[in-house]
Amino acid sequence: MEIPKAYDPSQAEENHYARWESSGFFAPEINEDPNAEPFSIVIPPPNVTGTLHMGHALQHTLMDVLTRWKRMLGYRTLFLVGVDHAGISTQLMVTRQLKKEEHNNPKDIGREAFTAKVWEWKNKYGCEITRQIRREGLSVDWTRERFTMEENLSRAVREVFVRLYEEGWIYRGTRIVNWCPKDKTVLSDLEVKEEKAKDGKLYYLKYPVKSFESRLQPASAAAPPEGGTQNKFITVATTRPETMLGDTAVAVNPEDERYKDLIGKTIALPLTNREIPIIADEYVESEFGTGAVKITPAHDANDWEIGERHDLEKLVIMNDDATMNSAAGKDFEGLDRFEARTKVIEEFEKLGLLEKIEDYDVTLPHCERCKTVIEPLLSEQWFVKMDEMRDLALNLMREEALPHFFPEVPHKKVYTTWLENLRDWTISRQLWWGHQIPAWYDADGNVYVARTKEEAFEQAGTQDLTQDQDVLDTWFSSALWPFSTLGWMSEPGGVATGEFHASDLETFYPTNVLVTGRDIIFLWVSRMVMTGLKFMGEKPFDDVIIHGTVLDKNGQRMSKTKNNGIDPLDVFAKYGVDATRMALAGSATGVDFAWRDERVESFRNFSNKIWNATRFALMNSEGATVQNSPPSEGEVAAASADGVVLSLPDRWISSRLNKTAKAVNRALETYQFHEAVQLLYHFFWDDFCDWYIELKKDEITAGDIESSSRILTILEQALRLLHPFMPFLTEELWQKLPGISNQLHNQAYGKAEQTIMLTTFPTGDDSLIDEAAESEMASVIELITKVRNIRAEMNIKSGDRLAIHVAGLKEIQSIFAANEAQIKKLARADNIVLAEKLEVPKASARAVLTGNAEIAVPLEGLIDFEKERERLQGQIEKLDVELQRLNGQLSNKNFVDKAPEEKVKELRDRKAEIENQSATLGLNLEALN
RNA sequence: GCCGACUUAGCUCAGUGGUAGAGCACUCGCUUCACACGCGAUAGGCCACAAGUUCGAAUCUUGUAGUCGGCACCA
Repeated sequence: MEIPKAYDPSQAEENHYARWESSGFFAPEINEDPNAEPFSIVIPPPNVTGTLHMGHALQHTLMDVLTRWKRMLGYRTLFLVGVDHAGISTQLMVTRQLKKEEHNNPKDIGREAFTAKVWEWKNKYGCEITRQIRREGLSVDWTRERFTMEENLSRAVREVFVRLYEEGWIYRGTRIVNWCPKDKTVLSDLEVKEEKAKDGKLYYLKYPVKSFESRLQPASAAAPPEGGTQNKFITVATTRPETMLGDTAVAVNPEDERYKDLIGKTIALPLTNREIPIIADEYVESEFGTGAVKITPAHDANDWEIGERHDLEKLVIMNDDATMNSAAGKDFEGLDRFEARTKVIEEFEKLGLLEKIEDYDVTLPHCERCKTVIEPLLSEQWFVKMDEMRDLALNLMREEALPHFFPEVPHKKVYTTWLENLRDWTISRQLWWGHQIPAWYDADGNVYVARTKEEAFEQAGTQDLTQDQDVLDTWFSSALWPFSTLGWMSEPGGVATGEFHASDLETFYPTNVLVTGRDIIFLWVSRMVMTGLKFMGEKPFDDVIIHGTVLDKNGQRMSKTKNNGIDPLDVFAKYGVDATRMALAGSATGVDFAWRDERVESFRNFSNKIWNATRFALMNSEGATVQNSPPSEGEVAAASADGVVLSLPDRWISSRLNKTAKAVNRALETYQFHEAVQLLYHFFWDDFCDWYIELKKDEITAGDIESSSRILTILEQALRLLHPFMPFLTEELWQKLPGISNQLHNQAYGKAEQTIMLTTFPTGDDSLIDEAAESEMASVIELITKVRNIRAEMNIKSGDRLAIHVAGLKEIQSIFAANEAQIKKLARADNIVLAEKLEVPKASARAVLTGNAEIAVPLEGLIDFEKERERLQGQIEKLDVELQRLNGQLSNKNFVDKAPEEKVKELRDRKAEIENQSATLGLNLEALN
């Protein structure tokens, strides 16, 4: 078999995915065991407009590792895939395209034609992200692919809306909301980001108090008014002067002595013809600013509340694009809010009513998507009342402490605290792309909320109804994802992305684990929990893995503005998908980490290492086959009865493999992906390649079929262990192994499919863990390493063969005797002399081994005595440092008295060992003089 | 302002009461018949700082400093 010297990931990546998918390996039905336990994960649906980024790549890898692992363990596994309709971004994208290609606006073509355009766009371009998901190798079930806007999921959305409305958990109300003037829609609190304004200012405006108005002459107002009371004016401070056009009061604290006499008086509001009252409200803090606050109830949340308390007029002075409307007055109508600000200031200046302007640190709400400054605006919207919803989630948290967050700190607390302070959720959006709100209005403005138009007609007793023009927040439909995708409210047939299976909901809900990013805990996780509890009566998942953020190499968050993003597809192309997956899974769960190409590169090298180890095994595999494994205890017994005695390396590697398998399973059970990656890397590279293959090399190249078969058997199991992390490489290599037969396959899978992904995942067999073999191998490794050290330090040419003299107890001698050939090969020696005492020439390099053994390598003519002295001296010094520490600890009476006996004994043994080694080295050193 | 996390080898990060670890980089050697995306051998850290608990602290507690994040913000 011709196998290239270097691994080419792109080949393997092309070879297998299509076959896996078309063979139905990803679908739960592949598991025909009627008793198989289900395991399910739903993908956090990426935006239909989105493209893959590192965050996706990370979370997708973790989910796929879990899924493939569970599938190999025999679970009936569903990894459900799909995308969401991403209301605003999709609408904006299609609008842009419409303008560019057809020079048309959505308004001009109308709602129906526009949504048709969006569907067209979705069908054409919306599969970009799904193509990328295939590229990642995700074992998601494409036959069940979902889309939030498809009919079945939309039916679920309507059902939830109607039921919540009927129970009074959804209401329509007029509130101050977050208005994005660019996107022209309302946003929920979570879609708004507070950010520092670049040059925030605090403007001090003087408002003339009505009683003194007659004395004021606008033209002469530049001169300070003389005499009279000091309260001719009341000065208010504001960061948004333009809103003064909508002021309907000025408020002061009732206890504020400065203003007490003004309460109840009125103000002639400059630039308007309006007269507004001065009111007293506890909300005002006398210490801040001037202690007097302008009140704009239609443009500020706090002001709105004051307005409610004092029954103030709520004057909306802006249009939906944040230009001033007619209520702002003729001079301002049509101006943008920031132009209006400038003009207001100019006018105040002219009137002599601008007291001062101060620099001021102000944080402003920005639209998370388009970065526009949010305008708080009085508006009628639909809301979900959160108090009872929230209690569902909080009770679950208290009673069962679910969901379990991984890592638990800090997410459990953050999540709970957020729930406790939750405010109502604005769910209507002024868009056309999304689930249109199932509410209809009659001519009188009465509302009829219904599942269908027909139901609404029936309720209203008339067909003269208009449906609410708004759609629902995309997160409203995402909140239902874990059950809407599994078929809640679904009906067979109809327009759907994937197939509907009547039993899925029962089988796969609740899902087992959710993997997602921190930023989405509130937006999505909490809402899934609430709706899941409300509508399914059960939590949507037990565990939530919150993965870390992938930062750039300088530890900065990746962002479009900084243009420091790393495209996973580039990384795939350069290093391979599997290497990328390893690098991602190899980061600690939940911890942010700076992306370094060097790290992926090391896993690319790892791929190549495994490739070549397999290549070597195959190059010498004439007649050898993978044996059915792991062998049963009966087979082991039979083998020993046959007089087949496994060699030390064979016993050792088997022990290492089974220990590793156990540890990998343990790590995955607690979502310690990086731990598993570490274990696999170490096993393959250090144990399997550096030691096992090297120790077996002679046997294999000599054509020992037994030996080759053993290597192949170990390799086959190790590949399975690695498969969830590196699916392409492992499949590619596994396919090449000789003797892969049906009996290797997982018993759960009735079909004898030729794929590693349906083989049994090794869980580790205790009976094959062999501590004696591990300790014997440790001695062999120590011996070889010490000799190699001597070679390196003494600059022995690699071609020069040495003799090794070993002195030690019978036990250790017999270990070395049994493995003489291998030791000779790896230490490059042509002779090993075993004895109880060393009898060697003075010109020898010396070293000590654990367990009272020592070695000497005669180097007549090659030894540099000075160097050897330094070498020994260095080793003695190292031992002495440790000895000192041990002595210190053991001479501490408190330690000896209070520490556990075991611990004390351990240190005493260690001390004896070190003293011994140090003494031996000391004698060696003296002998050199 | 409130809450939280982090600070360990040059870099990126594991570890979490009992001898400090990995990968990469560095140094030295190697055309050793799977792999130079390699092999072999080294070197490198008072685990941010200070105090406390303990026989024993990188690990627990408290404080300080720096970095980052979340939440809330008074016009």
